[in-house]
Amino acid sequence: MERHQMLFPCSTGVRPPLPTAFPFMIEAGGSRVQNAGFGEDLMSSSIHGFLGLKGAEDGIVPRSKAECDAAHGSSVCQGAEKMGKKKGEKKIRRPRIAFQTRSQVDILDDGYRWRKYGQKAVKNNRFPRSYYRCTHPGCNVKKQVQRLTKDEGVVVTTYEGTHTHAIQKSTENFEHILTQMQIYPPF
DNA sequence: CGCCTTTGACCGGCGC
DNA sequence: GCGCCGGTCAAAGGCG
Repeated sequence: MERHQMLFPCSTGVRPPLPTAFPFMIEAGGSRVQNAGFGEDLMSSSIHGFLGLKGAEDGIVPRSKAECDAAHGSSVCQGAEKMGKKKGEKKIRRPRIAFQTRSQVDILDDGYRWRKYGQKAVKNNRFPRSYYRCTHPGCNVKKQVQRLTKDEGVVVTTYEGTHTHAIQKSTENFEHILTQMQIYPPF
């Protein structure tokens, strides 16, 4: 059940070293630099490069919101918690990280506790996209889970934000995943 | 009893 | 200006 395997759309030969760019992974490691280490633009680039790649076919491309994402970079949801509120404030996005895993289950047990707050059917995709939020108070990390139409065995998980607390469960299981996982480089 | 999932509606942004 | 689409909220129900 807990076995996940990273795959890549077009990385048959391209397998860059695992970048230490995961918010949760950084937390898990406990001795890594925060994502302040890499620019948000970099993050966005890699993410969008990835999403754009697959999105074209699977409908997970974030459209030109990429601009918003790139333009802004941190703390959101607080002002955006209530839509219609904060009118002067623009929508702010935090760095996002997307990756694919091959798993029977949509939800990867990354050690954090998530609460599902929405599910939406997206175009060009048979499977609905699920929206999760970290339940830890003060932690506004979100993640989206999308199963691919092409390969229903493949699940695309997009993390947004950085956890502001320690991981709850044992990370052994997840660290194992990380060793096999690869993040898309900033083309 | 508390927490989480489900589901429909609503809102805002973007493209045409 | 209109319509489409993605993202979020909120109420209700279910489960442990």
